[in-house]
Amino acid sequence: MLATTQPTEADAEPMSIADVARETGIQKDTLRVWERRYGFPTPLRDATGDRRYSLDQVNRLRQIKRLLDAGLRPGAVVALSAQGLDERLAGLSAVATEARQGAAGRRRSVGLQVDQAAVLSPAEVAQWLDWIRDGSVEALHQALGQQALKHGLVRTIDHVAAPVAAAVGQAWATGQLTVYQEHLFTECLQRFLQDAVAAADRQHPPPRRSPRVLMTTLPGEHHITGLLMAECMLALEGCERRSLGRDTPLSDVVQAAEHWQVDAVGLSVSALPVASTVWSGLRQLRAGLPPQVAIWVGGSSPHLARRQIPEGIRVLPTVQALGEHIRIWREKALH
Amino acid sequence: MLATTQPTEADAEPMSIADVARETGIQKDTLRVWERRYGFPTPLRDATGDRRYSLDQVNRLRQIKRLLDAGLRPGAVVALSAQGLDERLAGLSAVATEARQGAAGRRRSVGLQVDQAAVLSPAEVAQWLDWIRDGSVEALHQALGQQALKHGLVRTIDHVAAPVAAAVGQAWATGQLTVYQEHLFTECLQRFLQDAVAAADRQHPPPRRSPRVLMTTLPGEHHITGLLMAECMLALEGCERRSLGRDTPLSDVVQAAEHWQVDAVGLSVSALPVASTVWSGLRQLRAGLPPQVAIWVGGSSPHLARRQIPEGIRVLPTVQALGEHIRIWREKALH
DNA sequence: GTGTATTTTTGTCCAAGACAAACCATGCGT
DNA sequence: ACGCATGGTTTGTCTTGGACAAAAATACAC
Repeated sequence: MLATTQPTEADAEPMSIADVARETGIQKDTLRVWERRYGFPTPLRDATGDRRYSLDQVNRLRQIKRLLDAGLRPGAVVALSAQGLDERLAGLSAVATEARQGAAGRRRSVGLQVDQAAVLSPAEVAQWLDWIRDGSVEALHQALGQQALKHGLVRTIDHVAAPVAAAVGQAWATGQLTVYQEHLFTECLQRFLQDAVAAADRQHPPPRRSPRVLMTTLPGEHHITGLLMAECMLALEGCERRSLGRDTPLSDVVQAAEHWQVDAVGLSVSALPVASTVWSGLRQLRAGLPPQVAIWVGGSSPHLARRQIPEGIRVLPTVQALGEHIRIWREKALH
Repeated sequence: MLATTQPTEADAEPMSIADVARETGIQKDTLRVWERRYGFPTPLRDATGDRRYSLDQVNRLRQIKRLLDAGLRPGAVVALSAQGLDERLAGLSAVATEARQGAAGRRRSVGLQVDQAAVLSPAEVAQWLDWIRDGSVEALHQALGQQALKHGLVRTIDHVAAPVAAAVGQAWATGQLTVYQEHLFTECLQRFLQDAVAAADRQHPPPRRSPRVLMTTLPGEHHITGLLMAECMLALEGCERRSLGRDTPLSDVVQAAEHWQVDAVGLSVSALPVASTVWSGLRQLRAGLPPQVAIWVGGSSPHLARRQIPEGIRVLPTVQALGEHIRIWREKALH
């Protein structure tokens, strides 16, 4: 037997509820209440009576999370069998493909992913996924660079990087990609975006133009790729900006906004956080900031597309939209 | 009244237990049990009976967390009054200063921070903190570059970047720095490190030398600065490496390690995760990986310095130590 | 069709108890 | 004086079953 195929103990060892919560993004309380209400998951118990989740169940929970993020309801998917889940996930891909071909605009949108995926052909997506599967970091980096040269950075981000990222998430949830392949892609994309920001900054040397924007995420956020995409746009527009990185406490965002006298706070929200976290965070931030400071929100979170948006918060689903909004803001600022 | 001093609602609005858990890194269950056992915190209750924590209490919890990370025990600090906490935190600084002046090696070390802080003078530290307070990103970046030119990258990381980062954490806990100033420094340092890696890579073009290292963190980890520091060392040594970024599930680390046939897995552990998370994660990883794959751990976590280290795990407190260990590894690999 | 009221769904919080792992101190043998 | 086993204490995490508010879906009136 080759060393590469040697089985590992970690695969067999069942996880604690805390591990599962961390890996799936589903809270401990929710895992327990699902078990009570829907009869799933069905963890084993260890010697002390604590829940032990098999790797199989964790993978099913990941699929469930993916379906919930796409807008389905727990009562309809949590109790589903393994093949039932597969069918729903396949249906999800079909919906996305359909939307890509022009049939968008249905009552309940699947979220921002649809907008972002509106250009790349399935064959092109498959090509990107192949590179990721092979771990061809060089090919990925080169392809991104070529796209940017050919169609410009903004189009590359909105019509290539974002939909590929969404497809990668999709492929990961359906088991077509491993997490380490997804991580590899994320690393590669982030490096590309950082280079792009640096290049844009060289073309717009200080002093920079308004608006002055504070870039960050809500507390608890893990992903930062969306923020980097937005930063590219700001860099291209020559905006003055300060980045606090990911996961900043709200009270400190407010403090920083006042200290630096910014015109707007830019936030990126990924698909992981639950709805209540997102909306309570945004509401708290709006209450804390002076009214003249705008709040601009983007990111792949399905919650941003679903509900009515509170007063004083601007959702910008694409980098393109951010660019246009900056131009509108500058028009207004002149008067 | 000036706009900058206008009071904000967010400061007054009390937080839910989930918010506090997120902001302090203390789990919900732990917050409740502290209240039961030590009589602190003492949150108010809203109309529905849910806990509501004031900003004041959250700040005190942050200080408590800092003291716990430094090795003190909950029974001794959780019930402490506001001034009691301040005294202990001041004592913490004193211990660090003392250690810096040569009186290290006491029975219960305060952790790796002491080693890292063993060079910079208090005046120098103050200089760095001033730059951070003023938000002088340019000054910080320039100073880091000059240090690297003068003393080399390795010395700069171990004797400047790491102790300054520790001092920043300290200053944040005692209220001398706001979180947004800390974030600003982190962003700045990370950009410096990324540039350094890129520069080192240009000097060691592929094909790269052994050992081949897989770089990542434990699941749940938020901070990545330590990983970047280690990556600088590997880049300087011309090692072949793959980075999975932060927060990778263990089963995927194992898969990736086998897929890429790495010689070692490099991990960085920050001060935030609790002891049980760290050790169970490391043990699980050791069980999952083939025995010939080494595990190298670094980072600012106090847990790494405290206990006996399990078999098959190598703790490397400094970047310097990592470099030496790589040389030893190469010696061995020849035979 | 369109807007409003009612019902169902769903996530989060609570209380009090239990327990294993980590930590501390004491005592013993060298 | 030092190393090491032993017993008591501290501490974080998990347990159960119940409760409730916010959101979503449905029914209903216009």
